[in-house]
Amino acid sequence: MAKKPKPKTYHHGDLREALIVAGAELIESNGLAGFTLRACARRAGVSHAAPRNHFASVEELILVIAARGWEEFHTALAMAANGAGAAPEARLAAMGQAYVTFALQRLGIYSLMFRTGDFNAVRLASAGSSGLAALEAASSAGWRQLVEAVTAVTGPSPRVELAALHVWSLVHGLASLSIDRKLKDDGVRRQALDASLATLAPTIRAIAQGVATAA
Amino acid sequence: MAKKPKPKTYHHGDLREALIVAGAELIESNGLAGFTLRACARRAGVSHAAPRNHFASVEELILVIAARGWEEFHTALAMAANGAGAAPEARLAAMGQAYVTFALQRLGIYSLMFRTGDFNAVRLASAGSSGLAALEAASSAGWRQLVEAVTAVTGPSPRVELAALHVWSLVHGLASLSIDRKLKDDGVRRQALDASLATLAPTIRAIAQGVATAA
DNA sequence: ATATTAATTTTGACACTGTCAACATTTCGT
DNA sequence: ACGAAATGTTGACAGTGTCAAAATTAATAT
Repeated sequence: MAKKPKPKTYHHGDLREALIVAGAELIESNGLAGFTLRACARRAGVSHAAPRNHFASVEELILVIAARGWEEFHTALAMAANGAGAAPEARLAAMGQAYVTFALQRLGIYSLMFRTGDFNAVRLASAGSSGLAALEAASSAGWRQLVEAVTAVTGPSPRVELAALHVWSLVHGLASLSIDRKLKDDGVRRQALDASLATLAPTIRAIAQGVATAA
Repeated sequence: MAKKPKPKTYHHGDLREALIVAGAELIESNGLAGFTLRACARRAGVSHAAPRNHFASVEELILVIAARGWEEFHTALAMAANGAGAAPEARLAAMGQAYVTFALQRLGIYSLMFRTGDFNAVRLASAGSSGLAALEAASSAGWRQLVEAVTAVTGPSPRVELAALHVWSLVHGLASLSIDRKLKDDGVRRQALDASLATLAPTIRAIAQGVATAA
């Protein structure tokens, strides 16, 4: 009577995974405000203190969910790049589009991925947790992915990370402004993203070469 | 024995203002995680249900604090621009620097200013509130300020708002990444900001003119 | 000046949260 | 088969936002 194809031979079932899924669903449908440890337990059909055997605190669970989000994010960007052919500039632009698309479609999890610092609503006092390390690893994979795509455009340079940060700031800023309702108009957002991405290649080349673009 | 120069002839004192100040201080010192309606009441030396007479809910109080943050932000940017002389490009760059500086120095309030959407940790279910309108007004003043500064660089154009969005995305993205610990190194952040701001003028002119910069 | 009304604050309660200790149950190793 | 380890439940605690009722103070009207 194994419930799932992956019965980890546990007590009642694979509760750890169920809690992660339940938490992700809660965040997806109601945002971080709708996320609650007890709600996760309820959704998994288990008592309110059961999660404690799998996660030392609610923050640990949140960190795991955020790490999962980073993995999905990573593959979404990779797929977009691969679907854009071989031209480095086209690949980078496609990643930029996919970036904002993911952020807006997966509002809750995207926000979570970036709001795990200790100055956020979710306090991560237990900084030495293993979940935090996993999150760092997952997000740094995304960073390497971006640096690689930028390098393909600019060519190798010791300043390529500055160029990558430029790109990341741009798309993350636009996505954040959209999510936080400072930029409400979808059409404007699309135009702004297209315009910014169109100017991207020369700009990051200039940054990588350490000189400002001539007017 | 009037406590303050502005005794609004209330029951015990000017509690509304005291709550706003207390809340801002709490956020400043401990972040959003340290903010609590009851903690505000304690800090103001009043019982836990007293705030209810001045704010319909905790969200209303948060909205007012966020609006105050926007006002401070607005003046900080204006001061930076005025201190940078008359050259439009220098003024815009100074605003960009001041932007990130404010965000990092006033972590809690800056985060709050951008995390008032309904998909955030602070749920604003009562969307029709007057506090929300005040917040929108305060933040839109900042937006007009930015559009003005960008227009001074690009000249008038129907696409100037796209250029302004580019600038906003850039600095907001960099600030957000720093706050959320995705960008930890101060030196790198400074370099990245300088590099991005150095390339800004030609880029926004290109956006305003509707053509990509030639490589 | 006094009585009436309105504004403000307190008290106590409710449901909810995360966390913990004690207990109960199931699974696993030997 | 049996003891030990893992897992789940129950009940409690302090904390939160919100509300209703009572208490206190300020403003107003007469």
